[in-house]
Amino acid sequence: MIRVLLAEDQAMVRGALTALLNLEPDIEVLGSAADGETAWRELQRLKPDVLVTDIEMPGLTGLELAQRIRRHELPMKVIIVTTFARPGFLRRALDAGVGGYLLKDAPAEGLAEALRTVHRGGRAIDPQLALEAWSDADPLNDRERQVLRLAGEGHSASDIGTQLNLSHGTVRNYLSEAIGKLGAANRIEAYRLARQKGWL
Amino acid sequence: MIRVLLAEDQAMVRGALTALLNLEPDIEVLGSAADGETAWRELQRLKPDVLVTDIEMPGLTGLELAQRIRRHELPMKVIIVTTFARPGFLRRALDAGVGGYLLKDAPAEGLAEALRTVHRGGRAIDPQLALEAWSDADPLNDRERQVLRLAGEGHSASDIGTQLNLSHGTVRNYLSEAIGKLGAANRIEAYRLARQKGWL
DNA sequence: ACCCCCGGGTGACGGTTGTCACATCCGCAC
DNA sequence: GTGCGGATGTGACAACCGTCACCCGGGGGT
Repeated sequence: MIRVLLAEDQAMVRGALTALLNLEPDIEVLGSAADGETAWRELQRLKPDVLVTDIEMPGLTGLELAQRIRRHELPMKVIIVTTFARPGFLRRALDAGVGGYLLKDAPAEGLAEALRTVHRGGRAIDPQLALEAWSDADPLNDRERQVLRLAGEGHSASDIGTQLNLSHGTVRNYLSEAIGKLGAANRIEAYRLARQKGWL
Repeated sequence: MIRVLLAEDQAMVRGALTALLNLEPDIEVLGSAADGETAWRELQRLKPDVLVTDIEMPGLTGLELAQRIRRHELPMKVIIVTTFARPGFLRRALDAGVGGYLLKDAPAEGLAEALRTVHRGGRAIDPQLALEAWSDADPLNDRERQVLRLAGEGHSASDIGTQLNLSHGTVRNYLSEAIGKLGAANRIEAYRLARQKGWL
């Protein structure tokens, strides 16, 4: 019997996944949590074999949860189930030692199978995503990332300069760099590109 | 027996919701679709009592689907189930005559109940959202919406002009209007504001 | 016929953005 | 100390953006 804890912030999806997994004779859903902190507490209380978690949750993200489990050397496996096909996310997840990384776009039948694989000590990584993850690395440095993030929120160059204690000229240089590296036509496009790669 | 068709683009969520609903003795999931066009075809083929649909789907959105059902005077009810607590979306949904509007944040148990209510001819609208919906109206007209959407994707004024057969000056006029109406400082902020209200 | 509103366009203004070449400062290797 | 590289700044230029006042043509009222 595989004992599972579920962490997912959308209540309806949480309930539906519970129903789905409970259909499997060899899987038991011990409980579920709506945010990272709750998941962390339940984890220690229930000691499940596997944690199935979303990434985007209030408080503590699924990635941070995975890192924390590794740091404390807890014995359970982790499977990430998320909407976001961002190479950067998968990369961070693998660094945190997760056993599985599935997309919500993947067929539901695969989830139970992935659970069994990971429980046996195997890995279940979405295949096409696995390719991309190691193909192109984040070309942005810290300054470029900061500046681009603020620009994407609608701030002007002088605005950003004030916030980061830089001159507006320097901000524009960083933006120009970032736009160039990403092959974008302007800051808006650059922001979108970086975001969808999980680099922001 | 309530006969249901499910439209939802994320396969895993689709499968999980199917499992959830099939647990109910008085509900039968006839089938499901991953995008709006498929849903529209399945709708005519299967003639379900109720359509349960997401909003954000490739091709045809759930809102457009609801409008089309109303226009063709098909006899089925519609329930929207979405992540987005945007007043503008609920508004458009109600205008399209939907029977229910639930958030994925709401508890899963409520879905079956909402289905029964709507099937009986009642309405199931998320309560706190219902309040906000009538508070502030969308100030944008069609042109402003189109132009703002494209601008938010990183296109320049001349770019947008070409796509919409407008002069670049006119595009800038519309953008200026939209920025003013939304109280934003530039197109980027305007885009973000409109988006989070569900007006885009 | 008249007027007025509406969608669209024009032209001009000052500010912002994207690009580039070059300057400055600091730390670190040798 | 010399030299190099990274981080930050400057100044200039062309293009683009945001704003405004105004123009044009075609419906609809009346």
